[in-house]
Amino acid sequence: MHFIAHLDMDAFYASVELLRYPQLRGRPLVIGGRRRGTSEEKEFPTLRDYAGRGVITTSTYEARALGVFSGMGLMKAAKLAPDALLLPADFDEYRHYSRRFKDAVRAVAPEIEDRGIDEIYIDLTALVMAATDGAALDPWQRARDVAARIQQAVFEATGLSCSIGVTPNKLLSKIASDLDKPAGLTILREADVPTRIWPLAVRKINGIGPKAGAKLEALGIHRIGELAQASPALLVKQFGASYGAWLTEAAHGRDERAVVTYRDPKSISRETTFETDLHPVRDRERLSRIFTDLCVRVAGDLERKGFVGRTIGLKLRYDNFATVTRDCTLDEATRDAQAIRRAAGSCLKRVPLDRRIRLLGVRVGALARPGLPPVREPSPTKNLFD
DNA sequence: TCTGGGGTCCTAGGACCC
DNA sequence: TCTGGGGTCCTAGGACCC
Repeated sequence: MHFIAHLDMDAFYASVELLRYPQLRGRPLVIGGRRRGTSEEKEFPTLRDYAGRGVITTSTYEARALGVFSGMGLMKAAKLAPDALLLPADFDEYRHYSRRFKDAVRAVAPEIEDRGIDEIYIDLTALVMAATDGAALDPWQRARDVAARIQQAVFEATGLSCSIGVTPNKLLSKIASDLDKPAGLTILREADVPTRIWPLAVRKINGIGPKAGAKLEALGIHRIGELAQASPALLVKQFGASYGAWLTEAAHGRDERAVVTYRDPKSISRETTFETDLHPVRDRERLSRIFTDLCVRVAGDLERKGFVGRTIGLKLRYDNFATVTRDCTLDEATRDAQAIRRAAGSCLKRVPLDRRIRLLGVRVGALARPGLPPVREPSPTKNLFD
């Protein structure tokens, strides 16, 4: 029996900003964009002042009530909620609070898996078992107590609220933490899957995105319960052996993945979207400067994190949003900005440059720690008799 | 005036080797 | 000369997530 928690900070970026500007509490607030809008003189610009190509990274619950959500273009959001306040993202500050809340959790429960800046999985099994040992206490009640203590610790360390789901696995906990936001604490046992999980939309499952969601919809499968009852053979036929079989498992709330407390990065990248699309010939100089700058920044990231990499990749997005990538593998791993620039430059020669460019990115993969052999997973050996 | 930036994982095909 | 299965490595694209 496992007790796995998923902890999700409530409207994280926006909540951090509200610590700084408490006078804005209760007003619709959106985080996103790179720079201030056109009216610099205003202390707090509104969405209607914005001009650019940014997207919403977070919005407060008051803003969500107006129909603006993460990922939405700011220009579109401005039409729905022109009076919502817009603050630019301050990632240094968010990282600071991220460290604080994770440290606070770690002090209570050390088995943490990082899932980005504002969420984590926590394996509570050992804690719950130790606490239950000898006592006639319901282990799920113990799990609830531990989770409540974690919420309290996070609040004391940061002044921020979070929502937690505790269930037998990561898949269910991820869904559970979202069931009672903000400041929710949801406990789900296997037996609760039909009543609590099956009524939900299939998109609530982490791993079913826009494409798979639309395809399921077209098959008449809207709810997780319908997915659970769907013919596994049909799903395999429609989605392939691997993903199709996983869909059935997920719908039944089955998931065996362990909480992984550390993982080496696989790639490090930098990319930038230009304020206006650039012409490959007429803006050659500017493009070249931006290109070199990206390489320098990736090299800096590699240095700081202590990696070198053998595969250098280039990413380009055209004005029509079509995206291409090219990469090449060097004989020797590097973290040298000039070597990266040279390799990425050779990739650039293999890409058509017949339209304006919206985005340029540079990536380094096949990472290794200098002096050590590359971190390479043993590739899965297919064995029919497994 | 649609659509950021940082990632992971999977698939599929071709080159090349035994 | 033709026919085989693996296996690894590399590249490109795409789905998905925070």
